[in-house]
Amino acid sequence: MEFNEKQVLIMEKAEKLFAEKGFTGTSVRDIAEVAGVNLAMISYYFGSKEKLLETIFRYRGENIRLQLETMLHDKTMSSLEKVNILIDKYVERMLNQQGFHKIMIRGQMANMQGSTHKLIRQLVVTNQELVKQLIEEGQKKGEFKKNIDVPLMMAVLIGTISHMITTQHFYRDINGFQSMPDEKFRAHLKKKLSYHLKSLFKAVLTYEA
Amino acid sequence: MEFNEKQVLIMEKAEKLFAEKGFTGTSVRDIAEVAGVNLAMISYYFGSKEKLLETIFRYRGENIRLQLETMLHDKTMSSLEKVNILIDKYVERMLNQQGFHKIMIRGQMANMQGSTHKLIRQLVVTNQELVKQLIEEGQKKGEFKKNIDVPLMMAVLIGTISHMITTQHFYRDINGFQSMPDEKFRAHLKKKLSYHLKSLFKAVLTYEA
Amino acid sequence: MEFNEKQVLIMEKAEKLFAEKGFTGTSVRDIAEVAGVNLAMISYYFGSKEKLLETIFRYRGENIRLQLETMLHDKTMSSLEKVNILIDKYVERMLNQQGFHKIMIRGQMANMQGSTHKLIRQLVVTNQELVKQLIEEGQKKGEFKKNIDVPLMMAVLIGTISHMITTQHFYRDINGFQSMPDEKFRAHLKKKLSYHLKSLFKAVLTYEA
Amino acid sequence: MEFNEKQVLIMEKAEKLFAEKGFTGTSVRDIAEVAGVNLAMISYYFGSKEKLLETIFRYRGENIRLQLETMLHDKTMSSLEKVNILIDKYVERMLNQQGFHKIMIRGQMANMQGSTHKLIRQLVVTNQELVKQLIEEGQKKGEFKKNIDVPLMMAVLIGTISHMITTQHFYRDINGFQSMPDEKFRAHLKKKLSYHLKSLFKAVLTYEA
DNA sequence: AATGAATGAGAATTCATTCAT
DNA sequence: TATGAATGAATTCTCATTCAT
Repeated sequence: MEFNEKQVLIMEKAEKLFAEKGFTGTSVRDIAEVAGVNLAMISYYFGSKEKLLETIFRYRGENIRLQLETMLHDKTMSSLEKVNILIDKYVERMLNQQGFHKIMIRGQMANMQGSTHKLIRQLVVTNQELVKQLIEEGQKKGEFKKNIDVPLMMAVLIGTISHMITTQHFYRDINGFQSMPDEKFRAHLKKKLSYHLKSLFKAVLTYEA
Repeated sequence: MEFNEKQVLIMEKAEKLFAEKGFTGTSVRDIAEVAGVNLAMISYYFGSKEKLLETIFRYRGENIRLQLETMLHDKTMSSLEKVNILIDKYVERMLNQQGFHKIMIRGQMANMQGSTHKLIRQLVVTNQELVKQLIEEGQKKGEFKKNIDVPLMMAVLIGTISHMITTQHFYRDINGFQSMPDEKFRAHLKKKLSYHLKSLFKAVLTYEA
Repeated sequence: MEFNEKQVLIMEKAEKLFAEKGFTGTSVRDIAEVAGVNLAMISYYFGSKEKLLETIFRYRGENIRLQLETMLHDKTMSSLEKVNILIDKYVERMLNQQGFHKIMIRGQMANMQGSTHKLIRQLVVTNQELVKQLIEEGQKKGEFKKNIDVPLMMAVLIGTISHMITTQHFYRDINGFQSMPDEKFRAHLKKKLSYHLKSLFKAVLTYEA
Repeated sequence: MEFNEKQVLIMEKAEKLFAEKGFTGTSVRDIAEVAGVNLAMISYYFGSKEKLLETIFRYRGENIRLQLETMLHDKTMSSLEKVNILIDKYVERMLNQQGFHKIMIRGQMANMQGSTHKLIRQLVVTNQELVKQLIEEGQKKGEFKKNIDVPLMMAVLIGTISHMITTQHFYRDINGFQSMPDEKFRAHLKKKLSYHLKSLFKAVLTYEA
């Protein structure tokens, strides 16, 4: 699937709006206005609003699995090193693609119908499976302790980042970071999340309770 | 504020729908049908769809602060005991009021306007402030280590529970719990979350990194 | 027809609202609120919103004809004196019952249906007939010149007062009378209208063109 | 501002309905039906019912001032001639655009809010100012007597025409003109109003009282 | 390929009135 | 007699989509 400039523009603007106002809360007219394209273009290019969402999912979700899989098969790293890289990758990706992840959160909450839900489900299951393999590898190697709940560790990882993303406005206000440029604030968040999640995972995966 | 039976019924059904399909994704007609009341009743009782949401927030958010405040002032418990109770209370409340918390998550994501956003903000800030006091108390008493990031700990606590709630459908499917009754599954989740979060917090708060 | 206090209150408040916002622009709920009575009272007392309007018309329009008729049969006054009194009576009544007259204007414009329109028509025709008699009397006595168009004279009389009533807000602003109390301003208008209309009628009725 | 055929059609039909049944008394559905266009077309073209009214005002009120201003600066006419032309222009315009003027009357009565009211106010004030200049010019030239109340003369001029317009149905019935074609009846009214208002103004402006 | 015009369906809300008490 | 609760009908407006060009 190849997209022309206008199509990419529409998808990016739509992603932002879907993230901020939700799928139903965003009108096709809104998207057309923000993207500066003709209203009919969107149906013309993507078929429907629903299919636009689906296309965004395919567009964003495409190459995620590959990265994880490659890393998993690397024999030179320790499992803890791999976990650390995993954390960085998640932090990096989720904070860089906040819009997409907000849409995913909304999508996970809804009893969504249609193909989009299947895509989300696929993404969640696949990721979980890969992380499970990674942790079991660490257990086999004796690096990690035995009693580890993988879905819960996923929840800690993704949930913590998600919550920081969704509450970042409050966080900014409370801590007086309103005037900090977006890019700098994002870097600040990444660093903080990366550092704390790593030490947290190290504690949970390796210390005996 | 006192509500009659019908009003409470409408609020509960609306809460469920808002949680599942989002605010804009839920029509007043939907609510009226599910609640089995006349369409005009909802405007009649609550003024508007927006005000219905606000009323739900006030209704649910009323007595949260009180519980935390009372516990905080208890002198007989250690700070770690208090943190454990805090975890249980959050797990308990969020899992029992999943609908309400889903609405809150959606609300936090949106750059919402109006009074509902203020209510959410107030709830977030207040909770954070109380937890901050609790952790500082533990640090003063020497129970907790020094370098603790409170907003991040909140994110771990709330984010983990949130993520478990939003992905519970996947979790159920993956683990073959489809046939388990809702109530039992919820108890299972509570237990698991409570156990792991407590050990996680103990590790993070007390062990030197 | 006897009305109790509450009924009169409702009619007065309704008259004001109908005058300001029109019949369809005024909701029964508005009237109930302004009058401080229960919503259902209005249907209960008057049957319907339509019948409330009709009742107001009967209530206000009752004793208008009588006054004119009595004066007309007075043999001691000259016709010009009678015209002057007629002018004063119209100015007085229309300015004192501005609400009622605004409703009448609205009613005349609309191709209204139902009994209210009949009442308006009756009022207009009756008044015109009486004024016609008065002017013909003056012509017979040689006081007034021959070629006089009665409907047009009615239009001058009523139209001028009406227009002053409907544009009084602008008039006040333009002339810097904003701070003048309502009562005083009304007296000012009455005096001015009375003076000019009298001299105008004298000119038109007596001077040969 | 340029309007296509359909837009003009909608405005003309809406103007008629607003005049007959008032703004609130006219539903968008009514307009759509009478104009033979789709219901959504009206919001599509004009944004809202309110903005449709505003657009009608701008559409009708556009070139009124220009006509008066040009005439005012003519040096070849006497002031009385100018007044006569002024009367003809008002009679002509108000009788040709009865719908628009009925809407204006309704608008003047209401304590309307929003931009429409501003437009009405502007029209009233501008016209009054121009007439004031005309009369003062006549006074300076010695053609008119000194003590003339301009707002009141405006009220006589506009009020008389207005009243004839609003009561024309009664007038027709009373005088047995029911079967006369609309166009002919309007011509009759114009002639009558023109003739009488001119002699009336001449009397008031020039004769010493 | 691209778009201005158009539309049927559905949205939230307000309305005057009725009814059980 | 009086009223709080309730409702069916109608309101304005927005929506995603289609169609003729």
